[in-house]
Amino acid sequence: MRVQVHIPGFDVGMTADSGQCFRFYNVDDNTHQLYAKGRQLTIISLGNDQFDFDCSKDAFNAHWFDYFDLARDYAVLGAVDAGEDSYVSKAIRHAKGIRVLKQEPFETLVAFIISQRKSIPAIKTCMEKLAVRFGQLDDIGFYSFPDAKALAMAADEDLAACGLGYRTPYIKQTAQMIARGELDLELFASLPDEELLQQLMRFPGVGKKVASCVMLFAYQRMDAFPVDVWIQRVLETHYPEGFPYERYPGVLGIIQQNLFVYARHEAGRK
DNA sequence: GTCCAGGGTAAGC
DNA sequence: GCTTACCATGGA
Repeated sequence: MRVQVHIPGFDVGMTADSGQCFRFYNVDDNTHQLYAKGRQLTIISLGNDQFDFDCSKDAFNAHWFDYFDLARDYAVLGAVDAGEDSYVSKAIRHAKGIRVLKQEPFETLVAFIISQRKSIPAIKTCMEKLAVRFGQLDDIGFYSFPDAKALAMAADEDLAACGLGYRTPYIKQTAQMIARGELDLELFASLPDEELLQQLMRFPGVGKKVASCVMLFAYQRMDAFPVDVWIQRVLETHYPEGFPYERYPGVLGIIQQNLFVYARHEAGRK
Protein backbone atom coordinates (compact mmCIF):
# COMPACT_ATOMS: atom_id res chain seq x y z
CA MET A 1 0.00 0.00 0.00
CA ARG A 2 1.15 3.48 -0.78
CA VAL A 3 0.21 7.00 0.13
CA GLN A 4 1.24 10.05 -1.84
CA VAL A 5 1.65 13.16 0.29
CA HIS A 6 2.35 16.81 -0.39
CA ILE A 7 4.73 18.27 2.21
CA PRO A 8 5.92 21.77 1.33
CA GLY A 9 9.68 22.18 1.55
CA PHE A 10 10.35 18.81 3.19
CA ASP A 11 13.89 17.46 2.71
CA VAL A 12 13.91 13.81 3.80
CA GLY A 13 17.64 13.32 3.47
CA MET A 14 18.56 16.39 5.45
CA THR A 15 16.09 15.44 8.17
CA ALA A 16 17.35 11.85 8.30
CA ASP A 17 20.90 13.11 8.61
CA SER A 18 20.29 15.92 11.08
CA GLY A 19 21.42 14.15 14.24
CA GLN A 20 18.01 13.93 15.91
CA CYS A 21 17.24 10.34 14.83
CA PHE A 22 19.55 7.38 14.38
CA ARG A 23 17.74 4.67 12.44
CA PHE A 24 16.82 6.68 9.34
CA TYR A 25 18.88 5.62 6.35
CA ASN A 26 19.79 6.79 2.88
CA VAL A 27 19.10 4.09 0.30
CA ASP A 28 19.76 6.43 -2.62
CA ASP A 29 19.26 10.13 -3.35
CA ASN A 30 15.48 9.84 -3.45
CA THR A 31 14.84 6.83 -1.24
CA HIS A 32 15.04 6.70 2.54
CA GLN A 33 14.26 3.96 5.04
CA LEU A 34 13.10 4.65 8.56
CA TYR A 35 12.74 2.27 11.48
CA ALA A 36 10.51 3.72 14.18
CA LYS A 37 7.42 3.00 16.25
CA GLY A 38 7.88 -0.74 15.78
CA ARG A 39 7.60 -0.54 12.02
CA GLN A 40 9.51 0.19 8.88
CA LEU A 41 8.76 2.98 6.45
CA THR A 42 10.22 3.66 3.03
CA ILE A 43 9.84 7.18 1.67
CA ILE A 44 10.45 8.08 -1.95
CA SER A 45 10.93 11.75 -2.79
CA LEU A 46 9.13 12.37 -6.06
CA GLY A 47 9.98 16.04 -6.51
CA ASN A 48 7.75 19.10 -6.36
CA ASP A 49 7.19 18.51 -2.63
CA GLN A 50 5.53 15.16 -3.34
CA PHE A 51 6.42 12.09 -1.30
CA ASP A 52 5.52 8.44 -1.54
CA PHE A 53 5.07 6.60 1.78
CA ASP A 54 4.78 2.82 1.57
CA CYS A 55 2.04 2.48 4.16
CA SER A 56 -1.74 2.53 4.34
CA LYS A 57 -3.71 5.74 4.66
CA ASP A 58 -4.71 4.64 8.15
CA ALA A 59 -1.11 4.02 9.18
CA PHE A 60 -0.12 7.38 7.77
CA ASN A 61 -2.79 9.15 9.80
CA ALA A 62 -2.19 7.10 12.94
CA HIS A 63 1.61 7.22 13.01
CA TRP A 64 3.45 9.28 10.48
CA PHE A 65 1.45 12.49 10.41
CA ASP A 66 2.48 13.26 13.98
CA TYR A 67 5.93 11.72 13.63
CA PHE A 68 6.85 14.21 10.90
CA ASP A 69 5.09 17.09 12.68
CA LEU A 70 2.91 17.65 9.62
CA ALA A 71 0.38 19.83 11.43
CA ARG A 72 3.00 22.55 11.69
CA ASP A 73 3.66 24.97 8.85
CA TYR A 74 7.45 25.23 8.58
CA ALA A 75 7.10 28.14 6.18
CA VAL A 76 6.75 30.32 9.28
CA LEU A 77 10.48 29.83 9.80
CA GLY A 78 11.24 31.69 6.61
CA ALA A 79 9.06 34.50 7.89
CA VAL A 80 10.74 34.63 11.31
CA ASP A 81 11.94 38.11 12.01
CA ALA A 82 15.61 37.53 12.73
CA GLY A 83 16.32 41.25 12.56
CA GLU A 84 20.07 41.78 12.64
CA ASP A 85 20.55 38.13 13.51
CA SER A 86 22.26 37.12 10.29
CA TYR A 87 23.70 33.83 11.53
CA VAL A 88 20.25 32.54 12.42
CA SER A 89 18.98 33.78 9.03
CA LYS A 90 21.74 31.89 7.24
CA ALA A 91 21.11 28.76 9.31
CA ILE A 92 17.38 28.86 8.53
CA ARG A 93 18.11 29.30 4.83
CA HIS A 94 20.59 26.45 4.75
CA ALA A 95 18.64 23.98 6.87
CA LYS A 96 15.28 24.67 5.24
CA GLY A 97 13.62 21.30 4.73
CA ILE A 98 14.44 19.85 8.13
CA ARG A 99 11.47 18.88 10.25
CA VAL A 100 11.71 18.25 13.97
CA LEU A 101 10.44 14.72 14.49
CA LYS A 102 8.15 13.49 17.24
CA GLN A 103 9.94 10.29 18.17
CA GLU A 104 9.21 7.67 20.79
CA PRO A 105 10.22 8.86 24.26
CA PHE A 106 12.02 5.71 25.41
CA GLU A 107 14.06 5.22 22.25
CA THR A 108 14.92 8.93 22.22
CA LEU A 109 15.93 8.89 25.87
CA VAL A 110 18.23 5.89 25.33
CA ALA A 111 19.71 7.42 22.18
CA PHE A 112 20.66 10.67 23.87
CA ILE A 113 22.03 9.02 27.00
CA ILE A 114 24.29 7.12 24.62
CA SER A 115 25.06 10.30 22.68
CA GLN A 116 27.33 11.84 25.32
CA ARG A 117 30.91 11.97 24.04
CA LYS A 118 29.97 9.99 20.93
CA SER A 119 29.82 10.94 17.26
CA ILE A 120 26.57 10.58 15.33
CA PRO A 121 27.84 7.56 13.33
CA ALA A 122 28.89 5.90 16.58
CA ILE A 123 25.45 6.51 18.11
CA LYS A 124 23.82 4.94 15.06
CA THR A 125 26.00 1.86 15.45
CA CYS A 126 25.01 1.50 19.11
CA MET A 127 21.29 1.90 18.40
CA GLU A 128 21.39 -0.66 15.61
CA LYS A 129 23.26 -3.14 17.81
CA LEU A 130 20.70 -2.67 20.60
CA ALA A 131 17.87 -3.32 18.14
CA VAL A 132 19.48 -6.45 16.70
CA ARG A 133 20.37 -7.87 20.11
CA PHE A 134 17.27 -6.94 22.12
CA GLY A 135 14.55 -5.94 19.64
CA GLN A 136 11.94 -8.08 17.91
CA LEU A 137 12.50 -9.44 14.43
CA ASP A 138 9.52 -9.08 12.11
CA ASP A 139 8.65 -11.09 9.00
CA ILE A 140 10.51 -8.78 6.65
CA GLY A 141 13.78 -8.98 8.53
CA PHE A 142 13.65 -5.77 10.51
CA TYR A 143 14.35 -5.33 14.20
CA SER A 144 12.22 -3.02 16.31
CA PHE A 145 13.91 -0.97 19.01
CA PRO A 146 13.61 -2.80 22.34
CA ASP A 147 11.25 -1.61 25.07
CA ALA A 148 12.27 -0.77 28.63
CA LYS A 149 11.52 -4.26 29.93
CA ALA A 150 13.86 -5.86 27.44
CA LEU A 151 16.75 -3.58 28.39
CA ALA A 152 15.93 -3.75 32.10
CA MET A 153 16.58 -7.48 32.20
CA ALA A 154 19.54 -7.47 29.85
CA ALA A 155 22.91 -8.69 31.14
CA ASP A 156 25.48 -5.92 31.58
CA GLU A 157 27.92 -7.69 29.29
CA ASP A 158 25.32 -7.92 26.53
CA LEU A 159 24.58 -4.20 26.83
CA ALA A 160 28.28 -3.38 26.87
CA ALA A 161 28.71 -5.48 23.72
CA CYS A 162 26.60 -2.83 21.96
CA GLY A 163 29.37 -0.30 22.54
CA LEU A 164 27.77 1.57 25.41
CA GLY A 165 30.99 1.78 27.43
CA TYR A 166 30.64 3.61 30.75
CA ARG A 167 27.01 4.42 29.85
CA THR A 168 25.99 0.78 30.36
CA PRO A 169 24.73 1.29 33.95
CA TYR A 170 22.97 4.50 32.90
CA ILE A 171 20.95 2.61 30.29
CA LYS A 172 20.30 -0.38 32.51
CA GLN A 173 19.11 1.68 35.48
CA THR A 174 17.02 3.99 33.32
CA ALA A 175 15.29 0.99 31.72
CA GLN A 176 14.69 -0.53 35.15
CA MET A 177 13.17 2.65 36.55
CA ILE A 178 10.72 2.72 33.65
CA ALA A 179 10.00 -1.04 33.65
CA ARG A 180 9.28 -0.85 37.38
CA GLY A 181 6.85 1.99 36.78
CA GLU A 182 8.87 4.33 38.98
CA LEU A 183 8.70 6.98 36.26
CA ASP A 184 6.17 6.96 33.42
CA LEU A 185 7.25 8.48 30.12
CA GLU A 186 3.66 8.57 28.86
CA LEU A 187 2.57 10.70 31.80
CA PHE A 188 5.47 13.08 31.16
CA ALA A 189 3.64 14.32 28.06
CA SER A 190 1.24 16.36 30.16
CA LEU A 191 3.92 18.16 32.19
CA PRO A 192 4.86 21.79 31.58
CA ASP A 193 8.35 22.34 30.15
CA GLU A 194 10.27 23.08 33.34
CA GLU A 195 8.74 20.16 35.22
CA LEU A 196 9.37 17.81 32.31
CA LEU A 197 13.01 18.88 32.32
CA GLN A 198 13.33 18.10 36.02
CA GLN A 199 11.63 14.70 35.68
CA LEU A 200 13.84 13.65 32.78
CA MET A 201 16.93 14.65 34.75
CA ARG A 202 16.02 12.09 37.41
CA PHE A 203 17.32 9.37 35.11
CA PRO A 204 21.01 8.51 35.54
CA GLY A 205 23.18 9.90 32.76
CA VAL A 206 20.64 12.59 31.94
CA GLY A 207 21.67 16.21 32.48
CA LYS A 208 20.22 19.37 31.03
CA LYS A 209 21.48 18.81 27.48
CA VAL A 210 20.21 15.24 27.11
CA ALA A 211 16.90 16.15 28.74
CA SER A 212 16.51 19.09 26.34
CA CYS A 213 17.07 16.79 23.36
CA VAL A 214 14.38 14.39 24.59
CA MET A 215 12.02 17.32 25.16
CA LEU A 216 12.58 18.60 21.64
CA PHE A 217 12.75 15.34 19.69
CA ALA A 218 10.16 13.24 21.55
CA TYR A 219 7.80 15.65 23.29
CA GLN A 220 7.60 18.44 20.71
CA ARG A 221 8.72 21.12 23.17
CA MET A 222 9.65 23.67 20.56
CA ASP A 223 11.23 26.04 23.05
CA ALA A 224 13.81 23.48 24.21
CA PHE A 225 17.33 24.56 23.25
CA PRO A 226 19.91 21.79 23.74
CA VAL A 227 23.47 23.12 24.02
CA ASP A 228 26.05 20.60 22.84
CA VAL A 229 29.65 21.26 21.76
CA TRP A 230 28.53 22.57 18.36
CA ILE A 231 25.93 24.98 19.71
CA GLN A 232 28.39 26.03 22.41
CA ARG A 233 30.83 26.96 19.67
CA VAL A 234 28.14 28.91 17.82
CA LEU A 235 27.25 30.81 20.98
CA GLU A 236 30.88 31.65 21.75
CA THR A 237 31.78 32.62 18.21
CA HIS A 238 28.67 34.44 17.01
CA TYR A 239 26.87 35.49 20.22
CA PRO A 240 29.49 36.69 22.72
CA GLU A 241 26.92 39.15 24.05
CA GLY A 242 24.30 36.44 24.49
CA PHE A 243 21.81 34.69 22.21
CA PRO A 244 18.47 36.48 21.60
CA TYR A 245 16.27 33.62 22.84
CA GLU A 246 13.28 35.90 23.38
CA ARG A 247 13.18 36.68 19.68
CA TYR A 248 12.10 33.14 18.71
CA PRO A 249 9.26 31.94 20.96
CA GLY A 250 7.63 28.72 19.80
CA VAL A 251 10.31 27.93 17.23
CA LEU A 252 13.45 28.15 19.36
CA GLY A 253 14.03 24.40 19.20
CA ILE A 254 13.66 24.30 15.42
CA ILE A 255 16.15 27.14 15.16
CA GLN A 256 18.53 25.29 17.44
CA GLN A 257 18.33 22.30 15.12
CA ASN A 258 18.98 24.53 12.13
CA LEU A 259 21.98 26.08 13.88
CA PHE A 260 23.35 22.63 14.71
CA VAL A 261 23.11 21.42 11.11
CA TYR A 262 24.43 24.68 9.70
CA ALA A 263 27.42 24.84 12.07
CA ARG A 264 28.40 21.28 11.19
CA HIS A 265 27.96 22.03 7.50
CA GLU A 266 30.23 25.05 7.76
CA ALA A 267 32.87 22.92 9.47
CA GLY A 268 32.73 20.41 6.63
CA ARG A 269 30.87 17.81 8.64
CA LYS A 270 27.99 17.66 6.16
C1' DG B 1 48.70 6.27 16.20
C1' DT B 2 45.94 10.66 17.45
C1' DC B 3 41.93 13.33 18.02
C1' DC B 4 37.25 14.12 18.94
C1' DA B 5 32.45 13.08 19.61
C1' DG B 6 24.74 16.24 20.10
C1' DG B 7 28.01 15.34 28.38
C1' DG B 8 27.32 13.67 33.13
C1' DT B 9 29.03 12.75 37.64
C1' DA B 10 31.39 13.25 41.79
C1' DA B 11 34.84 15.40 44.23
C1' DG B 12 36.90 19.51 45.52
C1' DC B 13 36.52 24.41 46.55
C1' DG C 1 26.86 27.80 44.06
C1' DC C 2 31.29 26.96 40.56
C1' DT C 3 35.47 24.31 38.45
C1' DT C 4 37.82 19.96 37.27
C1' DA C 5 39.28 15.09 36.45
C1' DC C 6 37.52 11.25 34.75
C1' DC C 7 34.66 8.29 32.25
C1' DA C 8 34.74 3.67 27.47
C1' DT C 9 34.40 3.36 22.71
C1' DG C 10 34.41 3.94 17.81
C1' DG C 11 34.82 6.75 13.66
C1' DA C 12 37.61 9.91 10.97
